[in-house]
Amino acid sequence: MRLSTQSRYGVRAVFDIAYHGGGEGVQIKDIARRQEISPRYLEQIFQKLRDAGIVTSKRGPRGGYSLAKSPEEIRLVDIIRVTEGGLEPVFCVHPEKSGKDCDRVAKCVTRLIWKEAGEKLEDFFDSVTIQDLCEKSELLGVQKERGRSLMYYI
Amino acid sequence: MRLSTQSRYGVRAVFDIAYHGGGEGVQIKDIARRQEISPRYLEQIFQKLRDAGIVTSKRGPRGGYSLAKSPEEIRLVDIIRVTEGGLEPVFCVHPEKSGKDCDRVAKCVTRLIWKEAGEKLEDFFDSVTIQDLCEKSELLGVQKERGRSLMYYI
DNA sequence: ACATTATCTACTAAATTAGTCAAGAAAAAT
DNA sequence: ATTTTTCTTGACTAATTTAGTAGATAATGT
Repeated sequence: MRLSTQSRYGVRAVFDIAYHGGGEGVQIKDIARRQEISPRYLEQIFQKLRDAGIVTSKRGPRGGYSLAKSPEEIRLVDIIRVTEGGLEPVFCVHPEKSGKDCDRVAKCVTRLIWKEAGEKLEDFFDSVTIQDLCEKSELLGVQKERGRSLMYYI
Repeated sequence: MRLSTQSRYGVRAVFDIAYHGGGEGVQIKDIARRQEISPRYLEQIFQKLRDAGIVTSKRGPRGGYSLAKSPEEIRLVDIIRVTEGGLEPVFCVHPEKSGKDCDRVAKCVTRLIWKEAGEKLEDFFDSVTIQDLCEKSELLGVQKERGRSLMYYI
């Protein structure tokens, strides 16, 4: 029962923008450096986040990614649903979505259990926002690194 | 975030013994037939279940597997912990267990979230027993197939 | 003795995951 | 206009994990 790196990286990346960005666009290379994630790999993840309307992008010099909504409005479930492709622990929970369905459904007593488990998880990830992470991070004393790229122009 | 087949099969196998066994030992081939699982693969899973003290085994003719405890005492979490090797969604949640630890721990705000998620899941699977599955199955009208192998001796 | 059933160890094929690479297109700065 | 920066797209690959097979062995009941 483990979470893919895309989900873990995705959450951290969105958090990073919220925490270090200060409203400005944040570049992949900076997120990659701070979060210690391969920039090439992050690109792929941001593609999904962008398509899902979680972040917006801007090209060119001083471009980068920004949050499409405020940190209080972004819930972990939104991110994970995209990067993980759903939270249900077994495909048979939603046969209509996965395409294939199991012919044991009628007599399958475990299917409902898996479904419920997925919902518990979903509820939990729905209860946590990016803002919550930012607050926790401040409590941890993680320093904000705002406007780093501006330094060069002073 | 998906459950391995070992966990799904494991739960169904233990349930099968409880539901169709009626106290008697149940053989892998019968479980495999009823649950539509490869018997060879089931062997491996039963190895783990046996080592964990969830089932007991008996070799030779009329041998098979039996529950080590009553169905009310076997919780899904017991089975899944064994077949899945823990319920935490990321290795870094328990660095002491997985061996490797992450050097970002001090400033990692997501780690605690993953930990909590794993606990939610654990709590849920702790609240469901094999007995619960048996009751659900009766409600579904699944026929019990007790003492099938005895038929040949009548 | 013999058939039956679990036990143990090793092996393998397929799928998934995690990540790399290269070429291109848009936008801003100069 | 040109250059630079940065995102965009799609293909590719290596490593790992998963799911399953296979063969030989040990115990047990008849």
